[in-house]
Amino acid sequence: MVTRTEGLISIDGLDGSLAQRVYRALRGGILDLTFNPGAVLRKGVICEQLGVSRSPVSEALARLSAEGLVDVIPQSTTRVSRFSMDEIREESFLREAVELAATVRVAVERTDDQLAQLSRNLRLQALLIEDRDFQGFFEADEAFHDLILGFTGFPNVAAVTTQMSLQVRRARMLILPEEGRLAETQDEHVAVLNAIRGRDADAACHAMSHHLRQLISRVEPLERMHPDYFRSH
Amino acid sequence: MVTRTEGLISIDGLDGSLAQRVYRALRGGILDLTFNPGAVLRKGVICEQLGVSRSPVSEALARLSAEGLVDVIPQSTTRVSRFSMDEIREESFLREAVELAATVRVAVERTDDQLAQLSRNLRLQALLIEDRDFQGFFEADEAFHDLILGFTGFPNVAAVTTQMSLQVRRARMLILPEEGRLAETQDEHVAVLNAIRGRDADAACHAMSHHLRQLISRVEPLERMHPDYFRSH
DNA sequence: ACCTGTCAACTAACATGCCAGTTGTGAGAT
DNA sequence: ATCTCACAACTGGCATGTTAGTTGACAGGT
Repeated sequence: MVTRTEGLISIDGLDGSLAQRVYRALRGGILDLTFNPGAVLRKGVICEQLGVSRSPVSEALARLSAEGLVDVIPQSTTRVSRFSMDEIREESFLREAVELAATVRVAVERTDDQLAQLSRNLRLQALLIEDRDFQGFFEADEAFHDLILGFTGFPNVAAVTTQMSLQVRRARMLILPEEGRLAETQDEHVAVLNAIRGRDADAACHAMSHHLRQLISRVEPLERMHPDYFRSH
Repeated sequence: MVTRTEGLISIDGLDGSLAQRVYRALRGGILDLTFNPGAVLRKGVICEQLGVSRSPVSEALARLSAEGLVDVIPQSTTRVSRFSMDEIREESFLREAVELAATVRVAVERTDDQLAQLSRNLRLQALLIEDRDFQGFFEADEAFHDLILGFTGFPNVAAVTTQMSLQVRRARMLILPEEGRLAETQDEHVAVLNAIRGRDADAACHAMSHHLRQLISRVEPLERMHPDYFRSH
């Protein structure tokens, strides 16, 4: 069997140190599944492809390894990490904990301006659904959640939450093109928004909880559809 | 003014790659305040002191930088990061979100064995209080919280929670030797345990929430007592 | 006394050379 | 045909040489 080593190319139009740029490029490629779970990452190839030496690539891979996005086998190979359903469930638990706390807080102390931002985002989502723009909807969906997390007044909560549920985010990419689901998702978002509008913390909490659990129930069947993307146990 | 560069020595009796060991050594030194916030870390000195080359040290510092434990100024210096009260409040929010979710879950589905483990830990805490063993109590306290987080059935929740509230943990080291507080802390732990024993999720949630908010209220005054450990703004 | 521009010393970032552990392959024995 | 074992080719981990950017001190002008 021939192991496909390469995804597409990933170049740098970013700023920051070389190591930072390489890190972001690889992280992006892993998160949007340009590099499939299980794919082999070779330092030499990456260096050549990006036109940099092994130092920044090593640093980038070390960070990705610490985050669990790549598995490095010493003196042997480095692979994009495969999914683990246990890990995904764990991340979902963490994500739900934080998102519910944020939702409750925001429902209580929201401003009208914040409400308007959420409302605008939902109207954007409606447009994207009309156009069947899955990728666009994915990003608007993420933005909706990040808005709420940001409205807590804590500037890093959104980033930390993303960071702690990277596997879930990656898995979401796999279930992107599910037609009927878009409208349902939108409905759930609307329910959250309405509860926040009414300053009903309890309802907002329940609506968000229900919404997040829909996601994980969609992810569960993935293990059968893409067994090669999951760790064998 | 002479900048004190060095804390005490930190050596390696650990396992794993050199970079891993250096990382853990430095991380430990930062977390237990062997290296004061604001202290300058010089690669050359660390290399010499640990007897390794710059590669593993660079990788370790890069990871610490990504975690926010060190601030690296490109081409210039690397310092142990100073505290930011905003950051600490943010971490507290995240930590509370996760710990409350864990507490609720554990209160509902606890086993008798888990209850026994918590009870044993609290009796250990009582002993350590008698002996005025602050460091020991600190660790037992941490263990109590980690037990609850572990009882969720998710093996990494405890580690992730620690990772997302590193600044809070570091700040706790500063308020360690507060005599009267030990008994109060113990009482709060007992309240949590009793609620879990009674499978009263609501009471457990409130008890834990109250407990965690005591901590932050103790940390707040720190900014005046140790202004040099905090970022100026 | 104070500002200012130059420069030397230091730093982190990067490139590269070297080494040791792993792995697949194939020859030879059974 | 199958198993064993040794070897060769590769990998990532580490050491070290090189580069470029920052900083602080000092000289000289105001």
